[in-house]
Amino acid sequence: MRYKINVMSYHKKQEFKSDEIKASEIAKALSHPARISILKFLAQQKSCICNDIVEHLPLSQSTVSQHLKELKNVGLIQGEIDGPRVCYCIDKENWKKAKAIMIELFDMNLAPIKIKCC
Amino acid sequence: MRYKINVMSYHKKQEFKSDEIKASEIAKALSHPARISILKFLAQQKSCICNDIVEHLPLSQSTVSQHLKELKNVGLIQGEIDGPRVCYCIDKENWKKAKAIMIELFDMNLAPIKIKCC
DNA sequence: TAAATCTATCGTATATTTGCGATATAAAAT
DNA sequence: ATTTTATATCGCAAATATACGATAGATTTA
Repeated sequence: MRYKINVMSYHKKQEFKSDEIKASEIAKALSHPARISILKFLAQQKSCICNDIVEHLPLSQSTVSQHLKELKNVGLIQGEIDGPRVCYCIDKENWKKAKAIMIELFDMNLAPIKIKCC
Repeated sequence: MRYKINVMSYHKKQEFKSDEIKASEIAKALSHPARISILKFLAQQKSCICNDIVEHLPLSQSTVSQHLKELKNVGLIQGEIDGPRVCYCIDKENWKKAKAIMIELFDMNLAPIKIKCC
Protein backbone atom coordinates (compact mmCIF):
# COMPACT_ATOMS: atom_id res chain seq x y z
CA MET A 1 0.00 0.00 0.00
CA ARG A 2 1.03 3.62 -0.39
CA TYR A 3 2.20 4.68 3.04
CA LYS A 4 0.62 7.74 4.54
CA ILE A 5 3.03 10.42 5.55
CA ASN A 6 2.30 11.42 9.13
CA VAL A 7 3.87 14.23 11.07
CA MET A 8 5.17 13.05 14.42
CA SER A 9 2.45 14.12 16.79
CA TYR A 10 0.55 12.71 19.69
CA HIS A 11 -2.72 14.57 19.62
CA LYS A 12 -4.82 13.69 16.65
CA LYS A 13 -8.14 13.88 18.42
CA GLN A 14 -8.90 17.35 17.17
CA GLU A 15 -8.75 16.14 13.59
CA PHE A 16 -12.03 14.30 13.94
CA LYS A 17 -15.57 15.59 13.52
CA SER A 18 -16.90 17.57 16.46
CA ASP A 19 -19.83 15.24 17.06
CA GLU A 20 -17.45 12.30 17.15
CA ILE A 21 -15.25 14.14 19.64
CA LYS A 22 -18.27 15.02 21.75
CA ALA A 23 -19.50 11.42 21.87
CA SER A 24 -16.01 10.20 22.75
CA GLU A 25 -15.76 12.72 25.60
CA ILE A 26 -18.99 11.52 27.13
CA ALA A 27 -17.84 7.93 26.74
CA LYS A 28 -14.53 8.79 28.36
CA ALA A 29 -16.29 10.20 31.40
CA LEU A 30 -18.08 6.87 31.70
CA SER A 31 -15.01 4.76 31.02
CA HIS A 32 -14.13 4.05 34.66
CA PRO A 33 -16.28 1.92 37.00
CA ALA A 34 -15.75 4.40 39.83
CA ARG A 35 -17.43 7.12 37.81
CA ILE A 36 -20.28 4.83 36.80
CA SER A 37 -20.67 3.94 40.47
CA ILE A 38 -20.72 7.60 41.52
CA LEU A 39 -23.41 8.40 38.96
CA LYS A 40 -25.55 5.46 40.05
CA PHE A 41 -25.16 6.44 43.68
CA LEU A 42 -26.25 9.99 42.91
CA ALA A 43 -29.12 8.84 40.73
CA GLN A 44 -30.47 6.76 43.58
CA GLN A 45 -29.98 9.86 45.72
CA LYS A 46 -28.90 7.86 48.69
CA SER A 47 -26.99 11.04 49.35
CA CYS A 48 -25.29 13.76 47.43
CA ILE A 49 -22.66 14.58 50.04
CA CYS A 50 -19.14 14.16 48.77
CA ASN A 51 -17.98 12.28 51.85
CA ASP A 52 -20.75 9.71 51.48
CA ILE A 53 -19.57 9.07 47.95
CA VAL A 54 -16.04 8.57 49.25
CA GLU A 55 -17.33 6.08 51.83
CA HIS A 56 -19.20 4.25 49.09
CA LEU A 57 -16.11 3.64 46.96
CA PRO A 58 -12.98 1.52 47.53
CA LEU A 59 -10.80 4.53 46.78
CA SER A 60 -9.08 7.26 48.73
CA GLN A 61 -10.66 10.64 49.24
CA SER A 62 -8.23 12.35 46.88
CA THR A 63 -8.84 9.82 44.13
CA VAL A 64 -12.60 10.15 44.44
CA SER A 65 -12.22 13.90 44.31
CA GLN A 66 -10.43 13.55 40.99
CA HIS A 67 -13.18 11.35 39.55
CA LEU A 68 -15.77 13.88 40.69
CA LYS A 69 -13.79 16.62 38.99
CA GLU A 70 -13.81 14.71 35.72
CA LEU A 71 -17.55 14.18 35.87
CA LYS A 72 -17.98 17.86 36.67
CA ASN A 73 -15.70 18.95 33.82
CA VAL A 74 -17.72 17.01 31.29
CA GLY A 75 -20.89 18.47 32.77
CA LEU A 76 -22.58 15.32 34.01
CA ILE A 77 -22.64 16.45 37.64
CA GLN A 78 -22.78 19.68 39.55
CA GLY A 79 -21.21 20.50 42.90
CA GLU A 80 -22.63 22.95 45.36
CA ILE A 81 -20.98 24.06 48.57
CA ASP A 82 -23.23 23.33 51.52
CA GLY A 83 -21.61 24.65 54.65
CA PRO A 84 -18.58 22.52 55.37
CA ARG A 85 -19.53 19.93 52.79
CA VAL A 86 -20.04 19.76 49.06
CA CYS A 87 -23.25 18.42 47.66
CA TYR A 88 -22.93 16.76 44.27
CA CYS A 89 -25.80 15.90 42.00
CA ILE A 90 -26.44 14.85 38.45
CA ASP A 91 -26.92 17.73 36.02
CA LYS A 92 -30.21 16.53 34.60
CA GLU A 93 -30.15 18.82 31.59
CA ASN A 94 -26.69 17.70 30.50
CA TRP A 95 -27.50 14.12 31.40
CA LYS A 96 -30.37 14.21 28.91
CA LYS A 97 -28.13 15.71 26.26
CA ALA A 98 -25.49 13.05 26.86
CA LYS A 99 -28.13 10.37 26.67
CA ALA A 100 -29.38 11.73 23.35
CA ILE A 101 -25.84 11.74 21.93
CA MET A 102 -25.16 8.18 23.00
CA ILE A 103 -28.52 6.93 21.78
CA GLU A 104 -27.94 8.58 18.43
CA LEU A 105 -24.63 6.76 18.24
CA PHE A 106 -26.16 3.40 19.09
CA ASP A 107 -29.04 3.96 16.69
CA MET A 108 -26.66 4.24 13.77
CA ASN A 109 -28.21 2.69 10.77
CA LEU A 110 -26.88 -0.84 10.65
CA ALA A 111 -27.42 -1.36 6.96
CA PRO A 112 -28.51 -4.92 6.28
CA ILE A 113 -26.84 -4.89 2.87
CA LYS A 114 -24.11 -7.45 2.54
CA ILE A 115 -21.16 -5.87 0.76
CA LYS A 116 -18.43 -8.42 1.19
CA CYS A 117 -18.65 -10.21 4.46
CA CYS A 118 -20.75 -9.29 7.51
CA MET B 1 -12.43 12.87 58.69
CA ARG B 2 -11.20 9.39 59.46
CA TYR B 3 -8.76 8.52 56.71
CA LYS B 4 -9.29 5.31 54.83
CA ILE B 5 -6.37 2.95 54.87
CA ASN B 6 -5.54 1.97 51.34
CA VAL B 7 -2.99 -0.56 50.20
CA MET B 8 -0.70 0.87 47.53
CA SER B 9 -2.15 -0.52 44.37
CA TYR B 10 -2.95 0.63 40.90
CA HIS B 11 -5.72 -1.65 39.81
CA LYS B 12 -8.88 -1.02 41.71
CA LYS B 13 -11.21 -1.59 38.81
CA GLN B 14 -11.94 -5.17 39.78
CA GLU B 15 -13.33 -4.04 43.12
CA PHE B 16 -16.43 -2.62 41.47
CA LYS B 17 -19.65 -4.36 40.53
CA SER B 18 -19.49 -6.41 37.35
CA ASP B 19 -22.24 -4.46 35.63
CA GLU B 20 -20.41 -1.22 36.37
CA ILE B 21 -17.21 -2.71 34.99
CA LYS B 22 -19.03 -3.91 31.88
CA ALA B 23 -20.57 -0.50 31.22
CA SER B 24 -17.21 1.19 31.72
CA GLU B 25 -15.56 -1.19 29.26
CA ILE B 26 -18.08 -0.39 26.57
CA ALA B 27 -17.64 3.31 27.28
CA LYS B 28 -13.88 2.93 27.09
CA ALA B 29 -14.13 1.38 23.65
CA LEU B 30 -16.08 4.46 22.57
CA SER B 31 -13.80 6.93 24.32
CA HIS B 32 -11.69 7.84 21.29
CA PRO B 33 -13.04 9.72 18.25
CA ALA B 34 -11.14 7.40 15.92
CA ARG B 35 -13.10 4.43 17.22
CA ILE B 36 -16.39 6.31 16.98
CA SER B 37 -15.45 7.22 13.42
CA ILE B 38 -14.62 3.63 12.54
CA LEU B 39 -17.96 2.41 13.88
CA LYS B 40 -19.89 5.06 11.96
CA PHE B 41 -17.99 4.23 8.80
CA LEU B 42 -18.82 0.55 9.20
CA ALA B 43 -22.44 1.26 10.07
CA GLN B 44 -22.84 3.20 6.87
CA GLN B 45 -21.15 0.25 5.19
CA LYS B 46 -19.27 2.44 2.82
CA SER B 47 -16.87 -0.45 3.02
CA CYS B 48 -15.71 -2.96 5.52
CA ILE B 49 -12.21 -3.36 4.13
CA CYS B 50 -9.54 -2.51 6.65
CA ASN B 51 -7.53 -0.45 4.21
CA ASP B 52 -10.54 1.74 3.38
CA ILE B 53 -10.91 2.45 7.09
CA VAL B 54 -7.25 3.45 7.22
CA GLU B 55 -7.76 5.81 4.27
CA HIS B 56 -10.77 7.32 6.03
CA LEU B 57 -8.84 8.27 9.17
CA PRO B 58 -6.04 10.78 9.77
CA LEU B 59 -3.94 8.08 11.39
CA SER B 60 -1.27 5.65 10.34
CA GLN B 61 -2.09 2.09 9.38
CA SER B 62 -0.56 0.67 12.53
CA THR B 63 -2.50 3.04 14.76
CA VAL B 64 -5.76 2.22 13.03
CA SER B 65 -4.97 -1.45 13.44
CA GLN B 66 -4.66 -0.94 17.17
CA HIS B 67 -8.00 0.85 17.37
CA LEU B 68 -9.60 -1.97 15.40
CA LYS B 69 -8.10 -4.46 17.81
CA GLU B 70 -9.63 -2.66 20.78
CA LEU B 71 -13.05 -2.62 19.16
CA LYS B 72 -12.66 -6.30 18.38
CA ASN B 73 -11.53 -7.15 21.91
CA VAL B 74 -14.61 -5.55 23.41
CA GLY B 75 -16.74 -7.39 20.86
CA LEU B 76 -18.22 -4.46 18.97
CA ILE B 77 -16.72 -5.51 15.65
CA GLN B 78 -15.69 -8.70 13.92
CA GLY B 79 -12.87 -9.22 11.46
CA GLU B 80 -12.88 -11.74 8.70
CA ILE B 81 -9.97 -12.54 6.42
CA ASP B 82 -10.98 -12.07 2.81
CA GLY B 83 -8.08 -13.07 0.60
CA PRO B 84 -5.34 -10.51 1.05
CA ARG B 85 -7.60 -8.15 2.98
CA VAL B 86 -9.51 -8.15 6.22
CA CYS B 87 -13.16 -7.29 6.23
CA TYR B 88 -14.40 -5.72 9.42
CA CYS B 89 -18.01 -5.30 10.39
CA ILE B 90 -20.09 -4.41 13.39
CA ASP B 91 -21.09 -7.37 15.51
CA LYS B 92 -24.79 -6.65 15.51
CA GLU B 93 -25.60 -8.97 18.39
CA ASN B 94 -23.02 -7.43 20.69
CA TRP B 95 -23.89 -3.98 19.44
CA LYS B 96 -27.44 -4.50 20.62
CA LYS B 97 -26.22 -5.76 23.98
CA ALA B 98 -23.93 -2.77 24.38
CA LYS B 99 -26.76 -0.45 23.45
CA ALA B 100 -29.00 -2.05 26.07
CA ILE B 101 -26.33 -1.63 28.73
CA MET B 102 -25.75 2.02 27.92
CA ILE B 103 -29.45 2.78 27.72
CA GLU B 104 -29.98 1.13 31.07
CA LEU B 105 -27.28 3.36 32.48
CA PHE B 106 -28.77 6.52 31.02
CA ASP B 107 -32.25 5.53 32.13
CA MET B 108 -31.16 5.46 35.76
CA ASN B 109 -33.95 6.71 37.88
CA LEU B 110 -33.25 10.36 38.43
CA ALA B 111 -35.25 10.74 41.62
CA PRO B 112 -36.95 14.12 41.71
CA ILE B 113 -36.76 14.25 45.50
CA LYS B 114 -34.70 17.10 46.79
CA ILE B 115 -32.51 15.85 49.60
CA LYS B 116 -30.15 18.72 50.21
CA CYS B 117 -29.29 20.56 47.08
CA CYS B 118 -29.90 19.42 43.47
C1' DT C 1 9.54 -16.33 -9.18
C1' DA C 2 9.59 -11.57 -7.97
C1' DA C 3 7.28 -7.50 -6.81
C1' DA C 4 3.51 -5.30 -4.84
C1' DT C 5 -0.25 -5.09 -1.52
C1' DC C 6 -2.46 -5.62 2.89
C1' DT C 7 -2.52 -6.21 7.72
C1' DA C 8 -0.83 -7.36 12.45
C1' DT C 9 2.59 -6.87 15.59
C1' DC C 10 6.98 -5.21 17.68
C1' DG C 11 9.62 -1.66 19.62
C1' DT C 12 9.66 2.79 21.18
C1' DA C 13 8.42 7.58 22.58
C1' DT C 14 5.26 10.61 24.68
C1' DA C 15 0.90 11.75 26.95
C1' DT C 16 -2.67 10.72 29.91
C1' DT C 17 -4.91 8.27 33.54
C1' DT C 18 -5.15 6.30 37.92
C1' DG C 19 -3.84 6.10 42.43
C1' DC C 20 -1.94 7.56 46.88
C1' DG C 21 -0.36 10.51 50.83
C1' DA C 22 0.45 15.07 52.32
C1' DT C 23 -1.19 19.37 52.79
C1' DA C 24 -3.86 23.76 52.39
C1' DT C 25 -8.15 25.81 53.20
C1' DA C 26 -12.57 26.57 55.01
C1' DA C 27 -16.33 25.67 58.05
C1' DA C 28 -18.13 23.64 62.24
C1' DA C 29 -17.75 21.96 66.71
C1' DT C 30 -15.66 22.02 71.14
C1' DA D 1 -9.04 29.82 70.13
C1' DT D 2 -8.27 25.24 69.12
C1' DT D 3 -9.60 21.04 67.25
C1' DT D 4 -12.14 18.38 64.18
C1' DT D 5 -14.24 17.60 59.79
C1' DA D 6 -14.67 17.97 54.79
C1' DT D 7 -12.81 18.80 50.45
C1' DA D 8 -9.58 20.20 46.70
C1' DT D 9 -5.19 20.26 45.09
C1' DC D 10 -0.15 19.28 44.83
C1' DG D 11 3.47 16.14 43.97
C1' DC D 12 4.74 11.90 42.78
C1' DA D 13 4.78 6.93 40.96
C1' DA D 14 2.97 3.32 38.16
C1' DA D 15 0.01 1.84 34.56
C1' DT D 16 -2.27 2.52 30.37
C1' DA D 17 -3.28 4.79 26.03
C1' DT D 18 -1.91 6.89 21.81
C1' DA D 19 0.96 7.33 18.04
C1' DC D 20 4.53 6.19 14.77
C1' DG D 21 7.91 3.57 11.76
C1' DA D 22 9.78 -0.79 10.76
C1' DT D 23 9.00 -5.21 9.71
C1' DA D 24 7.10 -10.00 9.23
C1' DG D 25 3.84 -12.84 7.01
C1' DA D 26 0.37 -13.82 3.80
C1' DT D 27 -1.74 -13.18 -0.70
C1' DT D 28 -2.16 -11.43 -5.20
C1' DT D 29 -0.38 -9.61 -9.31
C1' DA D 30 2.95 -9.16 -12.84
